[in-house]
Amino acid sequence: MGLKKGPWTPEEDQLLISYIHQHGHGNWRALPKQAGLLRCGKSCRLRWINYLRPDIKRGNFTVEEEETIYKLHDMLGNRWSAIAAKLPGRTDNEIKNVWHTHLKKRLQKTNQGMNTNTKTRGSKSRPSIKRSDSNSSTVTTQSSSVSACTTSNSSDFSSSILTVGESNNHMEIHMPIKSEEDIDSLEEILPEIDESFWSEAGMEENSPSTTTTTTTMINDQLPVHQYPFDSIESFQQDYSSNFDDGMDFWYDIFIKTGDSIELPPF
DNA sequence: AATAGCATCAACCGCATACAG
DNA sequence: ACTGTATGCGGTTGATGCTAT
Repeated sequence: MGLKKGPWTPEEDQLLISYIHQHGHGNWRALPKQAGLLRCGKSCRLRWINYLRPDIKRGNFTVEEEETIYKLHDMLGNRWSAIAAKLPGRTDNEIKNVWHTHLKKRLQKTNQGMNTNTKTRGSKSRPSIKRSDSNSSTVTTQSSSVSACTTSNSSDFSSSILTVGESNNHMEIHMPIKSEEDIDSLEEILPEIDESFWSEAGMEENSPSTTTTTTTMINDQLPVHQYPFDSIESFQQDYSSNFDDGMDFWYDIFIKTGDSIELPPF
């Protein structure tokens, strides 16, 4: 096609910058031709997003940024764009490179050290779900800091897919369950909880004095999960538009609590 | 000084998804 | 419902620089 590949020259950069400043980048495919560049639109887009954008932050990652990447990667896996969205000025490509060149290796070293010293953090346990009767199920955890659960048999949430509510400083999560298999998969969805769960990442100040996690199965249809969560209002404001995306939803819960979990989308 | 091996990072590639017609 | 196009994403590559020998 006669299109150029490989590293960009300063002249090409300048052409792209001045064109976008004048016309924006509505159509990447048409852009190179109009800007006088012998590049494909894809290449132009990548160059702009990863390098030429004015709000790009260059230079080494701070300790705080690296910590954020560790946490987010623990939760989200290799969803680089989702991680980048939480680090202003950083690109998915940059984060991906940093992960593979620095952070992953550092993490492996740390894990090796932990394996030889057993676990330094409190051991974690997934909550287990038990059916107590035909109309309700209860989630319990093995964590000493989490108390027993309650059950309830009434709700009018039967049509909701995913809703969030607030009750006595607890966050409620409602989602439908239709079968025994769903209960098994729910175990995978529920967070791992340990003693440090509610005290990390600046949650100390807001943590309630007693922690209770509750999952109630209503008419075998709809479990309601309750977690202590004091800032539910800001949570709702910030993320009400993302309720369709279960991963974002959970991610934001756990970034606030400082815990980590890998979850399938709802 | 030469060079082999490793590390880094910009850029590419293929696939998935969204959207318009 | 189907098809084509544009865009975004994550994995991979390759050029370059650095370090050890």
